[in-house]
Amino acid sequence: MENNDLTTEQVILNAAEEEFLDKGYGNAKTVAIAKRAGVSHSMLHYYFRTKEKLFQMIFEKKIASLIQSFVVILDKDAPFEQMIRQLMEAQFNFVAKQPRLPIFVFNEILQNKSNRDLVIELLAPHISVILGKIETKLNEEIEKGNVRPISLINLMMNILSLNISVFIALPVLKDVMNINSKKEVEKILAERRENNVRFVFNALMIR
Amino acid sequence: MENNDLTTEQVILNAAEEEFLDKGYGNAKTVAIAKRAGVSHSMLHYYFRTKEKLFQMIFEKKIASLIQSFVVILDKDAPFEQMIRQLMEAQFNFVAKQPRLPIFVFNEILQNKSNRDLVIELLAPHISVILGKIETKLNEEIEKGNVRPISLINLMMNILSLNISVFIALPVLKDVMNINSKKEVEKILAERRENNVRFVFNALMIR
DNA sequence: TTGTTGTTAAACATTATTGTCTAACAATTT
DNA sequence: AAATTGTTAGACAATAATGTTTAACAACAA
Repeated sequence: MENNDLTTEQVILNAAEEEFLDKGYGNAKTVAIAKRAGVSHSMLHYYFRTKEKLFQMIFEKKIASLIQSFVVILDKDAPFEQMIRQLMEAQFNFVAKQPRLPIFVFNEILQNKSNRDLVIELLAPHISVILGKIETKLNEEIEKGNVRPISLINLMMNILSLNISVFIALPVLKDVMNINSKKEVEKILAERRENNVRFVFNALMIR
Repeated sequence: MENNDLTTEQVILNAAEEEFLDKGYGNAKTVAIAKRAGVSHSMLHYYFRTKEKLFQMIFEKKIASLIQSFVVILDKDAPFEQMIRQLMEAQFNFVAKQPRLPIFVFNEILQNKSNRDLVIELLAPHISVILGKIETKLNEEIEKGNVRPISLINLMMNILSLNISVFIALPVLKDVMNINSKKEVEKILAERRENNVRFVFNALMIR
């Protein structure tokens, strides 16, 4: 069906990813995953034993990629304003590539403590590295009087929430405004990305 | 069980609300709802026929209350800055009372087109009323040069997303920072609410 | 009191969903 | 070529979840 040299295992993983991201753990059905993958549903059990184990693989992979998207920014050593812009745009673009990821992750995290624990466990080794460098620069700029006082946590949450919101609103916007072409969507997203960056700069910068 | 003069129907509705908000449509199980309500599970079918119908009632009620929380603000006729502050604080407080509502609504909206249609249908008669007054004032202030140019849509999305984000992050924060007392949570929320208002004002106001 | 209506629980039926087992057979090794 | 290992589909089993029917009985009306 969608078999292009991929192993059956990989085909199932891909199908499962789609299904879980679309529907969430509880609403996703293993038969639907198998059908989507174009294999008999026993294959799913053969390779992954249980729905639970299959889910864990997908979830872990997604969380890892989410974390990675933050780490990448760190490699650069730009001035504060550029750093924030890069951070914001990279994060926005990352979510744009996986628009269903935020709701999926929120959901599974809120519903299931062990998922929460997994996220915390995976995040722990990176969190101080990710935040450390930004924090230093932020506090420098605040001391210099260039930036209004704000805690790192609040700033990051502001950025993250601004960046995610369009992707939650988009399906509704599409329905309401009768949007179907990819061009129109891209235009909306580009506008929103720029709005976010400007909004954050205006809020942060003293001048 | 939790029967305090409430009718069985109401008891079931309350239990269903809890269950659906906790788990979402697919993960919520009718037997769990019945158990939570302290009634036999056939009662659920007696009063509501199907899980689907029961869900629709809850969902409709929640959407209605969500819409109402926006409408209320409109009654007041304050100057722009006050209006925005009132809008933001009222909205934040509303979500604080129902912290699971945003994710629940997003989820069901994204997953199910007919839920999306219902929201649009319920929202339609109010949307122009809600936005109209704010838009007038916003554009006035922009023309006067008090406020940086921004579209109403973007402003509303910014406010909404900032206000909602803590409630998504809270369960994780609780786990990470070992927060259990209500006092601590309230402190975090109050700080966040103030951060949001200040952040928006800083971004908006020219001075 | 008798009948009518509304409420309830329990047993049952149906369907959906997950998970297991077997047999076929292809690929690889000996 | 025989044996071993890995892959697959299909039938089947077990369980979970939803939905239906029946019978009991309480409240109320005739």
